[in-house]
Amino acid sequence: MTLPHPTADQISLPNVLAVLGDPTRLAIVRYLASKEGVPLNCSQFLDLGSKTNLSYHLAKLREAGVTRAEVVGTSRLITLRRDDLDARFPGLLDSVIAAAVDDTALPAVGANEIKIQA
Amino acid sequence: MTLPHPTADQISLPNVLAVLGDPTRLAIVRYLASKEGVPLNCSQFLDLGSKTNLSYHLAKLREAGVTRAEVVGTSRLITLRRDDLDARFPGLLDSVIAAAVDDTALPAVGANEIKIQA
DNA sequence: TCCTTAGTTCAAAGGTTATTGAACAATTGG
DNA sequence: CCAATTGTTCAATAACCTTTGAACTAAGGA
Repeated sequence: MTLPHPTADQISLPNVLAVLGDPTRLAIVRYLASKEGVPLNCSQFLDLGSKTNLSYHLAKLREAGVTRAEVVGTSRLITLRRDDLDARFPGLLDSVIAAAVDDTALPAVGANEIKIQA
Repeated sequence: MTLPHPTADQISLPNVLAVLGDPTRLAIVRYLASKEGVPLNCSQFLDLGSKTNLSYHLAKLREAGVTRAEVVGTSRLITLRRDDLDARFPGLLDSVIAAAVDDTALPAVGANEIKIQA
């Protein structure tokens, strides 16, 4: 019940760049980076699209080697593959995330958050 | 007789990443970086594809703000927009180029070079 | 002027991508 | 067992991407 991931040396630079070159996926990565260490499940990202669409984008990120997904119950806990990416492409992830943080045009995760009544 | 370029603040991160996520274009950028300071014309890249195809990819790079093209006679002198990219996305171009240099799967410019007879 | 060189534009083909809704599977809780 | 929760798979669609050859423009040299 484990999902397919590329090994570190199967991660391809053009593929990683292409996968990050989509606003929805870049927003996912930015959010993962902002919560680094906390594994997130797919439902956290429903702000960014339908369930089906999220499944599609998360599979792209995983298949490119950008994220790792661990199956736990009915959930998939998703984390950034920071170690592998840093080893393969030093500095790349950091500069992409730093630039993404400043990108106001990217869709935001948590934009439709339930407001706690005061 | 000048070609359209985005201004520095019109350069979009997802768009730059998407444009760099193509092996042909990444090979172009890698070669431009290896000859930085030397403006190159399109014919230098004919190893990577047909004239028509190169025109297409070079337009993509220019329209994304990755390169600048200056019209000189019948040539277009192409350079990396390093200052604008560094200002907008610090460290990104350097890490992409460093990773691209190590990427043996990328097509090589100059692979069909005319050998000087000994 | 005529020819060559350097690139672009166009239309077409074939492939890939993003998005959707409906149907499905699998785990968890009552 | 039944129902709710999580997420995947499928088929369809519309849009976009890459590549091609033929035709074109524009500048430079003989």
